[in-house]
Amino acid sequence: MPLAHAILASLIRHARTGYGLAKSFDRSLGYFWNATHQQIYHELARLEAQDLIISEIVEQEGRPTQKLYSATSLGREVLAEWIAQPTEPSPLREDLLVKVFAGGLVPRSVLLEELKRYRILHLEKLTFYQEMKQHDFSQMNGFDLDATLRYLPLSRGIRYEAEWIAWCDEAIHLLDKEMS
Amino acid sequence: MPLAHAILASLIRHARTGYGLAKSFDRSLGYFWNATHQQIYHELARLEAQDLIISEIVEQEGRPTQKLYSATSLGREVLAEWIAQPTEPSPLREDLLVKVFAGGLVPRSVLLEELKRYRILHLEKLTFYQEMKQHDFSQMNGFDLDATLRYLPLSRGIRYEAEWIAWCDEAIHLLDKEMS
DNA sequence: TATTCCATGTAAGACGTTACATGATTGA
DNA sequence: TCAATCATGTAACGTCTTACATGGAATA
Repeated sequence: MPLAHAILASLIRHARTGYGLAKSFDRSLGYFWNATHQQIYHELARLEAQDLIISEIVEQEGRPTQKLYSATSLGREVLAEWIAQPTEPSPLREDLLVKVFAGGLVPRSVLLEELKRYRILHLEKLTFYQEMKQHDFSQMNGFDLDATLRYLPLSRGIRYEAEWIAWCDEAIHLLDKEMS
Repeated sequence: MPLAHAILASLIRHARTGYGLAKSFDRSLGYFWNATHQQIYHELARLEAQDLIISEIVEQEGRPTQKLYSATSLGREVLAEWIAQPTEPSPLREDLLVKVFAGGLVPRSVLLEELKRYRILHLEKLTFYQEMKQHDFSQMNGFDLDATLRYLPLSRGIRYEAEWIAWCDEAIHLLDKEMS
């Protein structure tokens, strides 16, 4: 249950509603682990059935009643055990790689357009991540463990997007050369 | 249907059996797009039902009979249309990021071990990809479109693994510092 | 007045993994 | 003789997405 673990990890830091999780888990993790609210409500129900989280009904004035979830000590234990257990890296499965691989079927301009579109998307994400880094970690002193643990996923995101852009540039360069 | 497209893309280059695809789709694409043989047989049956691929029974001496699949012209058309249609990048969902994020629950040594294990796994993949590059593309002249299209996914794999290793190094460095 | 935000869910189906099942040939 | 390779499939289950469904409050 990969999504469930991400939700649990988020609920350990602070209690949240299904709605809140659906918007974004947390600064840092939530930048990558998004899911539809349907899936999140489903996982929350399952986690609660396993006593890994508990919910508290919070009535609000002028707003819908909330169901505020937080991790139980059992939830912490189970997550700690999972962390200690080796897991496999997820494979690199990207539509764009398939498109490039089969790119002989379409005019090169079509391929180049899609590559440029991806480049823009990844540049936007990179810019956003860098702003978040600036905002949340500009005065990180390097000896705050908790800040380090929140920073590292963001750092991975920054590297990941930068690498994407570098590859797009290489691809665009090589395919443009072909056209001339 | 993401896996189905990867299979189709592979079958456009040469006819293959389900067994062959399960071992690896193709040099380049197959380095990333692996799937179980069950899923592949399932997708092949579906693709054939849609007339995107056709199968040919090949009887062999001393070996089981093969079902050799190849793409139809309809299959090529459908794939070409899909390539032209914009698709979204897949999100970065990695167990290790969740583990780091919730790493406060375990001793740092546990986290460091898992980080080092990932580092080794990604280094192994990087080495393998670099060997494949050396083997298949060492004398690429840069004006062969087909070679370029096969090279680019591999290049992405190399960058991806190198980026992973760099991040693992950063994480190990930061967490080791914390311990001292 | 219309849209967005807050807030929660059910149902159906697609996608993917794990377990189960078979059987001949080749190499260690 | 035992394991691996070639070769194909079914069944059950888990994960995830898409569509459907509701309803009040705030904002444009």
